[in-house]
Amino acid sequence: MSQTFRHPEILEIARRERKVTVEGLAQHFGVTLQTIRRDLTDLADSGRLERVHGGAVLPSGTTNIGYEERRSLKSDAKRRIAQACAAEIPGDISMFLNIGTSTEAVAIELMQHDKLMVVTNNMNVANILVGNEGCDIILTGGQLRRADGGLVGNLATETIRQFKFDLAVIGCSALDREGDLLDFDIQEVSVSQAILRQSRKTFLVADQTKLTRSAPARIASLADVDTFFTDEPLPADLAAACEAWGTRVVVAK
Amino acid sequence: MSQTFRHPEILEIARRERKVTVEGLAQHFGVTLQTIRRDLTDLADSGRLERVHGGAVLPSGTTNIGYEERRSLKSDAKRRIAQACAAEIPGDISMFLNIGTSTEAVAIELMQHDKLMVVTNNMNVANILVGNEGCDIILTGGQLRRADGGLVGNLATETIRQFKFDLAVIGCSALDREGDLLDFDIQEVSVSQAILRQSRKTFLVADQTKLTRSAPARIASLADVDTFFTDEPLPADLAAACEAWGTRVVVAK
DNA sequence: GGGTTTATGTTCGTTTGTGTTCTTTTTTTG
DNA sequence: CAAAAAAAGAACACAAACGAACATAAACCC
Repeated sequence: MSQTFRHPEILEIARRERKVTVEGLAQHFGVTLQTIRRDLTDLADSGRLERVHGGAVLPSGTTNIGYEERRSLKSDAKRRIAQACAAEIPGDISMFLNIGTSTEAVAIELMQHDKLMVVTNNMNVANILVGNEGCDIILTGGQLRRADGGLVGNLATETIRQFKFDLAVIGCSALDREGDLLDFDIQEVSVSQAILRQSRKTFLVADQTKLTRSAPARIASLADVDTFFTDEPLPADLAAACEAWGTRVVVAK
Repeated sequence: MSQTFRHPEILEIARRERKVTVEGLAQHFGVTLQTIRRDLTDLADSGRLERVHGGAVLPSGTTNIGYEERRSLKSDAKRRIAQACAAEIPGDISMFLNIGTSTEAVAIELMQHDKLMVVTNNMNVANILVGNEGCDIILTGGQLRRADGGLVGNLATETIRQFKFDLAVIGCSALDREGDLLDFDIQEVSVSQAILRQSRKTFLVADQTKLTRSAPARIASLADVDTFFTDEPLPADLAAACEAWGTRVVVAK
């Protein structure tokens, strides 16, 4: 990509005016429209601006994140996993749903369930299940993390300790070949561990993309999970390990 | 999907006003209604707005909670009270907002404030302020009450005890002629009392309809409040009492 | 100094956004 | 419950904006 003295100034103007026009910039720099267009596409490609017809605007921060997540929520794999999981959740129990789009997908599938008591540290889950009148919702406290709607901090952990769940449905950021559940956020790890301690039964929901990622913090092992819901058959070694641990693996559809 | 200068600004307006109208936007941008309709369908398709007849609203899951309440939120009196109150809230402080449509109206007016730390037991407040990036949000735990989006139970009270606020903005269900703040829910009362104990300064927001209602549980007296924001001048006896207590009364507009 | 790279201008076909008109759907009102 | 009003949606035309391709000129580099 080219580097011109215009780029920093364009960004400066954009930050000041919140938007820039091709025409205006062309006039300002005394160059042709085409040149400005090239500048703007460069800046857009590097993610510093967002191109619109006739100019560019500052990239929207969280608005897009929320949007991306919403998108991925609708992904077919997540939905199939969620359906398989929800099908094994009986009515009239107390359960926990933690942070993550996978668990949110489960929440959507729980809209028809009756007499549930759901505890969660996920604002999105609460917002979803509020539509299900037959469902008692309890939120753990904590600081609201905009990136994913999670309630984090020790408030969450402390709240969880006051419950005993019939079932916990958890997600994780990554899953390695040894069968360890991993997460990016150390605080979230202690929340997840608290959940596992306080529940009689545990479901893990995670699609196969989690196997290709890595994350620094260890939550637990697949051995600690009762049933693992996913979208594709596991690699042979991991499947064998689950068999040995007595962890049931459900491949959705 | 198309991209235009208008999209970010529409979202911004929507976050501020909680709703946008086709007509209003058309006038604001100087384009035809059809163009705005196209913008709104684009934004709705990408999940960033929710289309309604005549305009669009924010897609927050709690949209379903108390649709009626949202109506009353728009009432002029509530908005004027909220504006007067927000005008006296500085930046860079920690504060609490409790349950009630009056405090939600205040939250809306706080969308422009920067560097706030807001603790709340009101899901609607959290859903509103999530749009303000300069604002740290902490939710108390508790059971979600669908009627008003409140988080109730002793989880809330316990959480509050862990903080000390610069300011508390509270509402109440009713207000009697002796200047006592009343509420319907005994649990909510102990939450409100905890808030009053933990904050250095207290604002009460309540419109005059509260004076005509009654409720069984007593929260506190107007004497315990620093400033009382309302929409009409108080009856003479109550005004005199406030004067004696040193409770400042602000009549909005 | 000759060859190369890079940025810019120019032209032109293509795409995209917008306004207009008309029909269909939804909401309000009597 | 039906008529009227408001809003939404579809289709078309037109102008603005875009991107590709090529030409030119400046800067760069042995």
